[in-house]
Amino acid sequence: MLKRFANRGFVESFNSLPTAATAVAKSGHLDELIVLEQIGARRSFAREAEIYAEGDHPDCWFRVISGTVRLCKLLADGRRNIAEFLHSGEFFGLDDGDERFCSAEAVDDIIIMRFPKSATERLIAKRPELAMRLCNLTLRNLSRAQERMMLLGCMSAAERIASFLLELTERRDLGRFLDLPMTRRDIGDYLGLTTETVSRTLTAFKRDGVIAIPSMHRIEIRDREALEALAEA
Amino acid sequence: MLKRFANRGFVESFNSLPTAATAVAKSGHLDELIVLEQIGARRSFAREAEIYAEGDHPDCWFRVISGTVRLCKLLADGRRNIAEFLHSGEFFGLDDGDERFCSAEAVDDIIIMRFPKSATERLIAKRPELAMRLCNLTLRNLSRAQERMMLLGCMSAAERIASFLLELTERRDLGRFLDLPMTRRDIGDYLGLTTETVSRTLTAFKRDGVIAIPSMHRIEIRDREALEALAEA
DNA sequence: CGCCAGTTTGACCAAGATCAACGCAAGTGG
DNA sequence: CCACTTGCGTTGATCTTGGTCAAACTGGCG
Repeated sequence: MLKRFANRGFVESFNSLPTAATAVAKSGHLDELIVLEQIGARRSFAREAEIYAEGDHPDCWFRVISGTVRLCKLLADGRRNIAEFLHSGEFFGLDDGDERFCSAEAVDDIIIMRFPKSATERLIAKRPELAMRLCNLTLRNLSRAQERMMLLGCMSAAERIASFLLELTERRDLGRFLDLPMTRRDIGDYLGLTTETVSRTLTAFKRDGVIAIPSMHRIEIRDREALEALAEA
Repeated sequence: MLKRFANRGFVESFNSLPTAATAVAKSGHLDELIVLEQIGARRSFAREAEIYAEGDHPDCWFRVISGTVRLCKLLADGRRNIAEFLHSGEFFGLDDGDERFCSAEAVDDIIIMRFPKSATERLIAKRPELAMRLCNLTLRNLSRAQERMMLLGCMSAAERIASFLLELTERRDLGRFLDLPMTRRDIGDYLGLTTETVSRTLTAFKRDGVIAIPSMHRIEIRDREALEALAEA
Protein backbone atom coordinates (compact mmCIF):
# COMPACT_ATOMS: atom_id res chain seq x y z
CA MET A 1 0.00 0.00 0.00
CA LEU A 2 2.76 2.42 0.86
CA LYS A 3 4.43 1.54 -2.36
CA ARG A 4 1.74 3.54 -4.09
CA PHE A 5 2.99 6.67 -2.38
CA ALA A 6 6.51 6.18 -3.56
CA ASN A 7 5.24 6.34 -7.09
CA ARG A 8 4.78 9.58 -8.95
CA GLY A 9 1.52 8.39 -10.38
CA PHE A 10 -0.09 8.64 -7.02
CA VAL A 11 1.12 12.13 -6.37
CA GLU A 12 -0.21 13.21 -9.67
CA SER A 13 -3.56 11.72 -8.97
CA PHE A 14 -3.59 13.24 -5.51
CA ASN A 15 -3.62 16.69 -6.98
CA SER A 16 -5.04 15.49 -10.23
CA LEU A 17 -3.08 18.17 -12.03
CA PRO A 18 0.22 17.64 -13.78
CA THR A 19 2.18 20.48 -12.14
CA ALA A 20 1.56 19.10 -8.68
CA ALA A 21 3.57 15.99 -9.33
CA THR A 22 6.71 17.79 -10.33
CA ALA A 23 6.36 20.28 -7.51
CA VAL A 24 6.07 17.54 -4.93
CA ALA A 25 8.75 15.42 -6.51
CA LYS A 26 11.17 18.32 -6.51
CA SER A 27 10.41 19.44 -3.00
CA GLY A 28 10.97 15.94 -1.62
CA HIS A 29 7.85 15.93 0.55
CA LEU A 30 6.66 12.49 -0.34
CA ASP A 31 7.12 11.40 3.27
CA GLU A 32 4.28 13.68 4.31
CA LEU A 33 1.88 11.88 2.10
CA ILE A 34 2.89 8.67 3.79
CA VAL A 35 2.24 10.23 7.17
CA LEU A 36 -1.15 11.32 5.92
CA GLU A 37 -1.84 7.76 4.91
CA GLN A 38 -1.13 6.65 8.46
CA ILE A 39 -3.95 8.73 9.90
CA GLY A 40 -6.41 7.64 7.21
CA ALA A 41 -8.86 4.77 7.32
CA ARG A 42 -10.44 3.03 4.38
CA ARG A 43 -14.21 3.01 4.13
CA SER A 44 -16.54 1.82 1.43
CA PHE A 45 -20.01 3.00 0.44
CA ALA A 46 -22.63 1.50 -1.84
CA ARG A 47 -24.03 3.31 -4.86
CA GLU A 48 -26.24 6.28 -3.85
CA ALA A 49 -25.15 6.09 -0.19
CA GLU A 50 -24.68 9.35 1.66
CA ILE A 51 -21.19 10.01 3.00
CA TYR A 52 -22.23 13.16 4.83
CA ALA A 53 -25.08 15.67 4.64
CA GLU A 54 -25.12 19.40 4.07
CA GLY A 55 -25.02 21.05 7.49
CA ASP A 56 -23.21 18.17 9.22
CA HIS A 57 -20.32 19.07 11.44
CA PRO A 58 -17.15 18.56 9.40
CA ASP A 59 -14.84 16.41 11.49
CA CYS A 60 -12.92 14.76 8.70
CA TRP A 61 -12.04 14.92 5.04
CA PHE A 62 -11.58 12.26 2.38
CA ARG A 63 -9.73 11.04 -0.64
CA VAL A 64 -11.37 8.88 -3.27
CA ILE A 65 -9.64 5.53 -3.72
CA SER A 66 -12.03 4.13 -6.32
CA GLY A 67 -15.39 5.08 -7.77
CA THR A 68 -16.98 8.50 -8.09
CA VAL A 69 -18.38 10.87 -5.46
CA ARG A 70 -20.69 13.82 -6.00
CA LEU A 71 -21.03 16.94 -3.87
CA CYS A 72 -24.59 18.30 -3.90
CA LYS A 73 -26.52 21.31 -2.76
CA LEU A 74 -30.30 21.27 -2.56
CA LEU A 75 -32.86 24.06 -2.73
CA ALA A 76 -36.01 23.90 -0.60
CA ASP A 77 -38.19 22.93 -3.55
CA GLY A 78 -35.97 20.03 -4.59
CA ARG A 79 -33.86 21.70 -7.26
CA ARG A 80 -30.40 20.22 -7.03
CA ASN A 81 -26.97 21.39 -8.04
CA ILE A 82 -23.97 19.10 -8.17
CA ALA A 83 -21.00 21.23 -7.17
CA GLU A 84 -18.39 18.67 -8.14
CA PHE A 85 -17.71 15.11 -9.17
CA LEU A 86 -14.69 13.55 -7.49
CA HIS A 87 -12.84 10.69 -9.11
CA SER A 88 -10.19 8.35 -7.79
CA GLY A 89 -7.22 10.17 -6.31
CA GLU A 90 -9.12 13.42 -5.68
CA PHE A 91 -9.89 14.81 -2.26
CA PHE A 92 -13.02 16.39 -0.82
CA GLY A 93 -14.76 17.36 2.40
CA LEU A 94 -12.18 19.85 3.63
CA ASP A 95 -14.83 22.31 4.80
CA ASP A 96 -14.07 25.22 7.06
CA GLY A 97 -16.46 26.29 9.82
CA ASP A 98 -19.18 24.42 11.66
CA GLU A 99 -21.21 23.09 8.77
CA ARG A 100 -20.72 21.13 5.58
CA PHE A 101 -21.40 23.34 2.58
CA CYS A 102 -22.54 20.42 0.46
CA SER A 103 -23.61 16.84 0.98
CA ALA A 104 -21.41 14.06 -0.39
CA GLU A 105 -22.86 10.93 -2.00
CA ALA A 106 -21.53 7.85 -3.74
CA VAL A 107 -22.34 7.85 -7.46
CA ASP A 108 -21.36 4.19 -7.77
CA ASP A 109 -19.83 1.75 -5.31
CA ILE A 110 -16.82 3.53 -3.86
CA ILE A 111 -13.85 3.14 -1.56
CA ILE A 112 -12.56 6.26 0.12
CA MET A 113 -9.87 7.14 2.65
CA ARG A 114 -11.08 9.09 5.67
CA PHE A 115 -8.77 11.60 7.42
CA PRO A 116 -9.92 12.91 10.81
CA LYS A 117 -9.56 16.66 11.12
CA SER A 118 -8.04 16.43 14.59
CA ALA A 119 -5.27 14.09 13.44
CA THR A 120 -4.66 16.32 10.45
CA GLU A 121 -4.28 19.33 12.70
CA ARG A 122 -1.79 17.47 14.88
CA LEU A 123 0.09 16.58 11.74
CA ILE A 124 0.05 20.20 10.62
CA ALA A 125 1.43 21.30 13.97
CA LYS A 126 4.38 18.99 13.35
CA ARG A 127 4.70 19.74 9.65
CA PRO A 128 3.38 23.19 8.83
CA GLU A 129 4.12 22.70 5.11
CA LEU A 130 1.09 20.45 5.00
CA ALA A 131 -1.20 23.43 5.62
CA MET A 132 0.24 25.13 2.57
CA ARG A 133 -0.26 21.93 0.61
CA LEU A 134 -3.92 21.79 1.56
CA CYS A 135 -4.28 25.46 0.78
CA ASN A 136 -2.98 24.85 -2.73
CA LEU A 137 -5.32 21.91 -3.23
CA THR A 138 -8.18 24.15 -2.20
CA LEU A 139 -7.02 26.86 -4.59
CA ARG A 140 -7.11 24.26 -7.35
CA ASN A 141 -10.68 23.45 -6.46
CA LEU A 142 -11.53 27.13 -6.43
CA SER A 143 -10.06 27.54 -9.87
CA ARG A 144 -12.16 24.66 -11.14
CA ALA A 145 -15.23 26.19 -9.56
CA GLN A 146 -14.52 29.44 -11.39
CA GLU A 147 -14.17 27.54 -14.62
CA ARG A 148 -17.56 26.04 -14.07
CA MET A 149 -19.20 29.33 -13.16
CA MET A 150 -18.06 30.50 -16.57
CA LEU A 151 -19.63 27.41 -18.10
CA LEU A 152 -22.91 27.88 -16.23
CA GLY A 153 -23.07 31.60 -16.85
CA CYS A 154 -22.04 31.82 -20.49
CA MET A 155 -22.29 28.56 -22.36
CA SER A 156 -24.93 26.85 -24.49
CA ALA A 157 -26.08 23.31 -23.80
CA ALA A 158 -23.83 21.87 -26.51
CA GLU A 159 -20.82 23.79 -25.22
CA ARG A 160 -21.49 22.58 -21.69
CA ILE A 161 -21.76 18.93 -22.67
CA ALA A 162 -18.66 19.13 -24.86
CA SER A 163 -16.69 20.77 -22.02
CA PHE A 164 -17.95 18.13 -19.62
CA LEU A 165 -16.81 15.24 -21.79
CA LEU A 166 -13.41 16.86 -22.32
CA GLU A 167 -13.06 17.58 -18.60
CA LEU A 168 -13.69 13.92 -17.88
CA THR A 169 -11.10 12.72 -20.38
CA GLU A 170 -8.58 15.17 -18.95
CA ARG A 171 -9.19 14.23 -15.32
CA ARG A 172 -9.16 10.50 -15.93
CA ASP A 173 -7.17 9.94 -19.10
CA LEU A 174 -8.61 6.74 -20.41
CA GLY A 175 -8.03 7.34 -24.07
CA ARG A 176 -10.98 7.53 -26.40
CA PHE A 177 -13.35 5.56 -24.23
CA LEU A 178 -15.02 7.25 -21.36
CA ASP A 179 -17.30 5.75 -18.79
CA LEU A 180 -19.94 7.86 -17.17
CA PRO A 181 -20.78 6.34 -13.80
CA MET A 182 -23.40 9.04 -13.21
CA THR A 183 -26.94 9.22 -14.59
CA ARG A 184 -28.14 11.76 -17.16
CA ARG A 185 -29.89 13.54 -14.33
CA ASP A 186 -26.59 13.84 -12.42
CA ILE A 187 -24.96 15.29 -15.51
CA GLY A 188 -27.83 17.71 -15.91
CA ASP A 189 -27.64 18.85 -12.30
CA TYR A 190 -23.90 19.33 -12.74
CA LEU A 191 -24.27 21.40 -15.91
CA GLY A 192 -27.46 23.29 -15.15
CA LEU A 193 -29.50 21.37 -17.74
CA THR A 194 -32.40 18.90 -17.68
CA THR A 195 -31.97 15.17 -18.36
CA GLU A 196 -33.87 15.66 -21.60
CA THR A 197 -31.47 18.30 -22.84
CA VAL A 198 -28.45 16.19 -21.85
CA SER A 199 -29.90 13.23 -23.68
CA ARG A 200 -30.85 15.24 -26.78
CA THR A 201 -27.42 16.88 -26.95
CA LEU A 202 -25.59 13.56 -26.65
CA THR A 203 -27.84 12.13 -29.36
CA ALA A 204 -27.03 15.12 -31.58
CA PHE A 205 -23.30 14.59 -31.04
CA LYS A 206 -23.75 10.94 -31.95
CA ARG A 207 -25.72 11.84 -35.08
CA ASP A 208 -22.89 14.22 -36.11
CA GLY A 209 -20.28 11.50 -35.59
CA VAL A 210 -18.54 13.40 -32.80
CA ILE A 211 -19.10 10.62 -30.29
CA ALA A 212 -20.45 7.08 -30.19
CA ILE A 213 -22.54 5.70 -27.35
CA PRO A 214 -21.78 1.97 -27.15
CA SER A 215 -23.77 1.70 -23.93
CA MET A 216 -25.65 4.09 -21.68
CA HIS A 217 -22.74 4.61 -19.32
CA ARG A 218 -20.03 4.57 -21.91
CA ILE A 219 -18.99 7.07 -24.56
CA GLU A 220 -16.41 6.95 -27.29
CA ILE A 221 -14.81 10.18 -28.44
CA ARG A 222 -14.70 9.82 -32.22
CA ASP A 223 -13.78 13.39 -33.14
CA ARG A 224 -11.90 15.14 -30.38
CA GLU A 225 -11.16 18.19 -32.56
CA ALA A 226 -14.84 18.77 -33.15
CA LEU A 227 -15.52 18.39 -29.44
CA GLU A 228 -12.84 20.92 -28.60
CA ALA A 229 -14.21 23.35 -31.16
CA LEU A 230 -17.65 22.98 -29.59
CA ALA A 231 -16.33 23.43 -26.05
CA GLU A 232 -14.35 26.64 -26.59
CA ALA A 233 -16.64 28.27 -29.09
CA MET B 1 -2.95 26.19 19.27
CA LEU B 2 -5.15 23.76 17.46
CA LYS B 3 -8.03 25.48 19.08
CA ARG B 4 -6.88 28.68 17.42
CA PHE B 5 -7.20 27.10 14.02
CA ALA B 6 -10.76 26.30 14.79
CA ASN B 7 -11.40 29.87 15.83
CA ARG B 8 -12.95 31.77 12.99
CA GLY B 9 -12.63 35.22 14.47
CA PHE B 10 -9.80 36.35 12.30
CA VAL B 11 -11.17 34.84 9.17
CA GLU B 12 -14.46 36.56 9.71
CA SER B 13 -12.92 39.93 10.20
CA PHE B 14 -10.72 39.42 7.21
CA ASN B 15 -13.63 38.62 5.02
CA SER B 16 -15.62 41.45 6.52
CA LEU B 17 -18.49 39.26 7.58
CA PRO B 18 -20.98 40.90 9.91
CA THR B 19 -19.55 39.84 13.27
CA ALA B 20 -16.13 41.17 12.28
CA ALA B 21 -15.50 43.79 14.93
CA THR B 22 -16.48 41.72 17.92
CA ALA B 23 -14.73 38.65 16.57
CA VAL B 24 -11.41 40.43 16.17
CA ALA B 25 -11.64 41.97 19.59
CA LYS B 26 -12.28 38.56 21.12
CA SER B 27 -9.88 36.47 19.08
CA GLY B 28 -6.75 38.45 19.91
CA HIS B 29 -5.23 37.80 16.49
CA LEU B 30 -4.69 41.41 15.69
CA ASP B 31 -0.94 40.92 15.93
CA GLU B 32 -0.91 38.71 12.87
CA LEU B 33 -2.89 41.22 10.90
CA ILE B 34 -0.38 43.85 11.89
CA VAL B 35 2.51 41.67 10.77
CA LEU B 36 0.75 41.12 7.48
CA GLU B 37 0.25 44.83 7.25
CA GLN B 38 4.00 45.33 7.51
CA ILE B 39 4.72 43.42 4.32
CA GLY B 40 1.89 45.13 2.43
CA ALA B 41 2.04 48.27 0.32
CA ARG B 42 -0.87 50.51 -0.53
CA ARG B 43 -1.68 51.05 -4.18
CA SER B 44 -4.54 52.82 -5.88
CA PHE B 45 -6.20 52.22 -9.24
CA ALA B 46 -8.62 54.30 -11.26
CA ARG B 47 -12.04 53.04 -12.32
CA GLU B 48 -11.79 50.29 -14.97
CA ALA B 49 -8.03 49.92 -14.50
CA GLU B 50 -6.56 46.43 -14.72
CA ILE B 51 -4.79 45.18 -11.59
CA TYR B 52 -3.59 42.01 -13.28
CA ALA B 53 -4.54 39.94 -16.31
CA GLU B 54 -5.60 36.32 -16.67
CA GLY B 55 -2.46 34.31 -17.32
CA ASP B 56 -0.09 36.71 -15.52
CA HIS B 57 2.41 35.20 -13.16
CA PRO B 58 0.96 35.50 -9.65
CA ASP B 59 3.67 37.06 -7.49
CA CYS B 60 1.44 38.77 -4.96
CA TRP B 61 -2.04 38.91 -3.50
CA PHE B 62 -4.23 41.77 -2.32
CA ARG B 63 -6.75 43.06 0.14
CA VAL B 64 -9.27 45.71 -0.78
CA ILE B 65 -9.00 48.85 1.36
CA SER B 66 -11.73 50.82 -0.39
CA GLY B 67 -13.78 50.50 -3.55
CA THR B 68 -14.81 47.37 -5.44
CA VAL B 69 -12.76 44.92 -7.50
CA ARG B 70 -14.04 42.37 -10.01
CA LEU B 71 -12.42 39.09 -11.04
CA CYS B 72 -13.18 38.23 -14.68
CA LYS B 73 -12.77 35.40 -17.10
CA LEU B 74 -13.15 35.90 -20.84
CA LEU B 75 -14.10 33.52 -23.62
CA ALA B 76 -12.46 33.85 -27.05
CA ASP B 77 -15.58 35.42 -28.58
CA GLY B 78 -15.86 38.09 -25.89
CA ARG B 79 -18.37 36.49 -23.56
CA ARG B 80 -17.40 37.46 -20.05
CA ASN B 81 -18.01 35.96 -16.64
CA ILE B 82 -17.37 37.84 -13.43
CA ALA B 83 -16.21 35.24 -10.94
CA GLU B 84 -16.42 37.52 -7.94
CA PHE B 85 -16.86 41.06 -6.70
CA LEU B 86 -14.54 42.02 -3.84
CA HIS B 87 -15.45 44.78 -1.44
CA SER B 88 -13.44 46.59 1.18
CA GLY B 89 -11.76 44.25 3.65
CA GLU B 90 -11.89 41.24 1.32
CA PHE B 91 -8.84 39.56 -0.17
CA PHE B 92 -8.12 38.26 -3.67
CA GLY B 93 -5.36 37.17 -6.00
CA LEU B 94 -4.10 34.24 -3.96
CA ASP B 95 -3.68 32.02 -7.01
CA ASP B 96 -1.71 28.80 -6.97
CA GLY B 97 0.43 27.75 -9.92
CA ASP B 98 2.08 29.73 -12.68
CA GLU B 99 -0.88 31.65 -14.03
CA ARG B 100 -3.66 33.87 -12.79
CA PHE B 101 -7.01 32.11 -13.19
CA CYS B 102 -8.87 35.39 -13.64
CA SER B 103 -8.05 39.00 -14.39
CA ALA B 104 -8.68 41.61 -11.69
CA GLU B 105 -10.07 45.05 -12.50
CA ALA B 106 -11.17 48.10 -10.56
CA VAL B 107 -14.93 48.63 -10.72
CA ASP B 108 -14.61 52.14 -9.31
CA ASP B 109 -11.62 54.07 -7.96
CA ILE B 110 -9.98 51.77 -5.45
CA ILE B 111 -7.22 51.51 -2.89
CA ILE B 112 -5.77 48.08 -2.23
CA MET B 113 -3.03 46.57 -0.14
CA ARG B 114 -0.50 44.47 -2.04
CA PHE B 115 1.22 41.51 -0.35
CA PRO B 116 4.20 39.98 -2.17
CA LYS B 117 4.05 36.21 -2.26
CA SER B 118 7.70 35.83 -1.27
CA ALA B 119 7.31 37.94 1.86
CA THR B 120 4.14 36.02 2.70
CA GLU B 121 6.03 32.76 2.44
CA ARG B 122 8.73 34.05 4.77
CA LEU B 123 6.03 35.11 7.17
CA ILE B 124 4.45 31.67 6.98
CA ALA B 125 7.79 30.07 7.77
CA LYS B 126 7.88 32.11 10.99
CA ARG B 127 4.17 31.81 11.77
CA PRO B 128 2.79 28.59 10.35
CA GLU B 129 -0.72 29.40 11.60
CA LEU B 130 -0.93 31.90 8.79
CA ALA B 131 -0.97 29.12 6.18
CA MET B 132 -3.98 27.56 7.87
CA ARG B 133 -5.60 30.95 8.01
CA LEU B 134 -5.14 31.46 4.29
CA CYS B 135 -6.43 27.97 3.67
CA ASN B 136 -9.60 28.80 5.55
CA LEU B 137 -10.05 32.03 3.64
CA THR B 138 -9.76 30.07 0.43
CA LEU B 139 -12.28 27.54 1.68
CA ARG B 140 -14.65 30.43 2.33
CA ASN B 141 -14.21 31.61 -1.23
CA LEU B 142 -14.80 28.08 -2.47
CA SER B 143 -17.99 27.87 -0.48
CA ARG B 144 -19.18 31.13 -1.99
CA ALA B 145 -18.32 29.85 -5.45
CA GLN B 146 -20.43 26.75 -4.79
CA GLU B 147 -23.29 28.95 -3.68
CA ARG B 148 -23.09 30.81 -6.94
CA MET B 149 -22.86 27.68 -9.07
CA MET B 150 -26.20 26.77 -7.50
CA LEU B 151 -27.52 30.19 -8.43
CA LEU B 152 -26.26 29.95 -12.01
CA GLY B 153 -27.37 26.37 -12.47
CA CYS B 154 -30.81 26.44 -10.87
CA MET B 155 -32.26 29.90 -10.42
CA SER B 156 -34.54 32.17 -12.44
CA ALA B 157 -33.58 35.75 -13.29
CA ALA B 158 -35.70 37.18 -10.46
CA GLU B 159 -34.20 34.73 -7.96
CA ARG B 160 -30.69 35.62 -9.08
CA ILE B 161 -31.22 39.36 -8.79
CA ALA B 162 -32.88 39.01 -5.39
CA SER B 163 -30.01 36.81 -4.14
CA PHE B 164 -27.53 39.31 -5.50
CA LEU B 165 -29.09 42.25 -3.69
CA LEU B 166 -29.28 40.28 -0.45
CA GLU B 167 -25.68 39.10 -0.82
CA LEU B 168 -24.59 42.72 -1.15
CA THR B 169 -26.48 43.84 1.94
CA GLU B 170 -25.01 40.95 3.90
CA ARG B 171 -21.45 41.55 2.80
CA ARG B 172 -21.55 45.29 3.34
CA ASP B 173 -24.24 45.93 5.90
CA LEU B 174 -25.33 49.45 5.07
CA GLY B 175 -28.92 49.18 6.18
CA ARG B 176 -31.67 49.62 3.64
CA PHE B 177 -29.65 51.64 1.18
CA LEU B 178 -27.33 49.85 -1.14
CA ASP B 179 -24.98 51.32 -3.65
CA LEU B 180 -24.08 49.39 -6.74
CA PRO B 181 -20.71 50.62 -7.97
CA MET B 182 -20.89 48.24 -10.93
CA THR B 183 -22.82 48.67 -14.19
CA ARG B 184 -25.86 46.63 -15.21
CA ARG B 185 -23.59 44.78 -17.59
CA ASP B 186 -21.26 43.84 -14.72
CA ILE B 187 -24.23 42.54 -12.75
CA GLY B 188 -25.38 40.58 -15.78
CA ASP B 189 -21.97 39.03 -16.30
CA TYR B 190 -21.88 38.11 -12.62
CA LEU B 191 -25.32 36.49 -12.67
CA GLY B 192 -25.31 34.95 -16.14
CA LEU B 193 -27.93 37.38 -17.49
CA THR B 194 -28.00 40.17 -20.08
CA THR B 195 -28.12 43.87 -19.15
CA GLU B 196 -31.66 44.01 -20.50
CA THR B 197 -32.83 41.23 -18.21
CA VAL B 198 -31.11 42.82 -15.21
CA SER B 199 -32.75 46.13 -16.00
CA ARG B 200 -36.19 44.63 -16.59
CA THR B 201 -36.03 42.58 -13.40
CA LEU B 202 -35.02 45.58 -11.29
CA THR B 203 -37.84 47.58 -12.87
CA ALA B 204 -40.27 44.78 -12.02
CA PHE B 205 -39.08 44.77 -8.40
CA LYS B 206 -39.56 48.53 -8.29
CA ARG B 207 -43.04 48.22 -9.77
CA ASP B 208 -43.92 45.67 -7.08
CA GLY B 209 -42.64 47.96 -4.33
CA VAL B 210 -39.89 45.53 -3.30
CA ILE B 211 -37.15 48.08 -3.98
CA ALA B 212 -36.79 51.72 -4.94
CA ILE B 213 -34.16 53.04 -7.34
CA PRO B 214 -33.34 56.59 -6.24
CA SER B 215 -30.47 56.74 -8.71
CA MET B 216 -28.87 54.39 -11.19
CA HIS B 217 -26.19 53.21 -8.78
CA ARG B 218 -28.28 53.20 -5.67
CA ILE B 219 -31.05 50.91 -4.49
CA GLU B 220 -33.30 50.99 -1.47
CA ILE B 221 -34.61 47.74 -0.05
CA ARG B 222 -38.24 48.51 0.75
CA ASP B 223 -39.46 44.97 1.44
CA ARG B 224 -36.71 42.69 2.60
CA GLU B 225 -39.12 39.83 3.38
CA ALA B 226 -40.35 39.80 -0.19
CA LEU B 227 -36.79 39.84 -1.45
CA GLU B 228 -35.87 36.92 0.76
CA ALA B 229 -38.91 35.00 -0.41
CA LEU B 230 -37.87 35.62 -4.00
CA ALA B 231 -34.27 34.59 -3.37
CA GLU B 232 -34.93 31.24 -1.73
CA ALA B 233 -37.98 30.20 -3.72
C1' DC C 1 -41.22 -12.99 -18.50
C1' DG C 2 -42.61 -8.63 -16.71
C1' DC C 3 -41.40 -4.89 -13.92
C1' DC C 4 -39.00 -0.62 -13.06
C1' DA C 5 -35.79 2.94 -13.28
C1' DG C 6 -33.44 5.40 -16.38
C1' DT C 7 -33.33 7.10 -21.09
C1' DT C 8 -34.89 8.72 -25.41
C1' DT C 9 -37.99 11.14 -28.38
C1' DG C 10 -41.65 14.33 -29.69
C1' DA C 11 -44.86 18.34 -29.27
C1' DC C 12 -45.43 22.41 -27.15
C1' DC C 13 -44.32 26.41 -24.21
C1' DA C 14 -42.02 30.15 -21.79
C1' DA C 15 -38.09 32.57 -20.00
C1' DG C 16 -34.78 35.09 -21.34
C1' DA C 17 -31.79 36.51 -25.40
C1' DT C 18 -31.54 39.38 -29.28
C1' DC C 19 -32.35 43.35 -31.98
C1' DA C 20 -33.65 47.97 -32.14
C1' DA C 21 -35.11 52.43 -30.65
C1' DC C 22 -35.18 55.80 -27.31
C1' DG C 23 -34.01 58.40 -22.89
C1' DC C 24 -30.97 60.44 -19.85
C1' DA C 25 -27.04 62.27 -17.64
C1' DA C 26 -22.19 63.30 -17.80
C1' DG C 27 -18.65 64.98 -20.13
C1' DT C 28 -16.44 67.77 -24.13
C1' DG C 29 -15.33 71.33 -27.04
C1' DG C 30 -16.55 75.44 -29.37
C1' DC D 1 -22.78 78.37 -21.34
C1' DC D 2 -24.81 75.63 -24.56
C1' DA D 3 -24.88 72.20 -28.55
C1' DC D 4 -23.00 67.75 -29.31
C1' DT D 5 -21.33 63.43 -28.29
C1' DT D 6 -21.04 59.31 -25.81
C1' DG D 7 -21.99 55.70 -22.76
C1' DC D 8 -25.26 53.56 -19.99
C1' DG D 9 -29.92 52.35 -18.96
C1' DT D 10 -34.68 51.42 -20.12
C1' DT D 11 -38.33 49.73 -22.91
C1' DG D 12 -40.61 47.21 -26.62
C1' DA D 13 -41.04 43.54 -30.34
C1' DT D 14 -39.57 39.31 -31.81
C1' DC D 15 -36.99 34.99 -31.79
C1' DT D 16 -34.52 30.94 -29.91
C1' DT D 17 -33.04 27.83 -26.67
C1' DG D 18 -33.92 24.91 -23.55
C1' DG D 19 -37.64 23.61 -20.22
C1' DT D 20 -42.01 21.07 -19.57
C1' DC D 21 -45.15 17.47 -20.21
C1' DA D 22 -46.10 13.13 -22.01
C1' DA D 23 -45.36 8.84 -24.21
C1' DA D 24 -42.49 5.17 -25.88
C1' DC D 25 -38.32 2.55 -25.37
C1' DT D 26 -34.38 -0.12 -23.17
C1' DG D 27 -31.82 -2.89 -20.31
C1' DG D 28 -31.23 -5.02 -15.84
C1' DC D 29 -32.97 -7.96 -12.55
C1' DG D 30 -36.09 -10.54 -9.58
